[in-house]
Amino acid sequence: MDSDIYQLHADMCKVFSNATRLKLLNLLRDGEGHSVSEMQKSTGLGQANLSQHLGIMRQRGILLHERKGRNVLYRISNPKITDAFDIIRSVLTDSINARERILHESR
Amino acid sequence: MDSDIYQLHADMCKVFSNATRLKLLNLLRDGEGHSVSEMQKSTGLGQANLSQHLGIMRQRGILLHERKGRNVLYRISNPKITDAFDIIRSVLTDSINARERILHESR
DNA sequence: TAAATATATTAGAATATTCTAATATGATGG
DNA sequence: CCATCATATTAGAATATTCTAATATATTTA
Repeated sequence: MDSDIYQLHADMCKVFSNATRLKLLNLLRDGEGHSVSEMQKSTGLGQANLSQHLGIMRQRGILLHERKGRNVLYRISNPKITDAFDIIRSVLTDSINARERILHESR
Repeated sequence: MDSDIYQLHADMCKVFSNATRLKLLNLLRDGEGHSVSEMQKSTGLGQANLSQHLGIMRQRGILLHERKGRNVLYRISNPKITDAFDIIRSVLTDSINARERILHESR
């Protein structure tokens, strides 16, 4: 019943566990609305694939969308998402640096 | 060559995208070393399955391990991992609360 | 050194994810 | 109101993940 929170948490992390979606989040990190066609141009992704990734993030509540004329604009729903992105990225660079240090430790 | 930073980032998030691993991280969040058998008792996981999950997190540099007598102790490698855990959890509660608010907004 | 204990590895079936191609829906300008 | 542009959905093959059962390895105690 209540242990489901871990499954929800895992489901949210699943959204972040794909390189294409992370690139999209990075594109959207300014918090502004960006149209699908704009993102298609700047990423070079196939139209269907892009739309699927956006749909996944929308379903999970990571992105909000709003129709504006003939376009649909997407934006990040909560700035904490960008915070999480940055912390995980910094864990990654920490661990890359630690590995570097160990490699060069053969003095 | 330089394996895309976004792919590495995604691979790290993949570790967090499983409810069992998140429960284990929560167990380990005190930063202390915990033995496999202790975790097995407190989680009720099968031995092989637990060992596999620990192995995945160790390989990705999320956990460190150290043999201590007949046991192997695991601990979280970087406190930022716990920070990321907490931020994502709080995005989740934000979004649950937002949903609640919308449901009760029928005035 | 043999037996017991603690942890790791392997194999494989069940399930889930990702991408592409084809098609559908929905809005707008002419 | 129809032709076009923007986005969404579907189907399905290729690939990846997860769990269980069986087995292997490593450490300690008797």
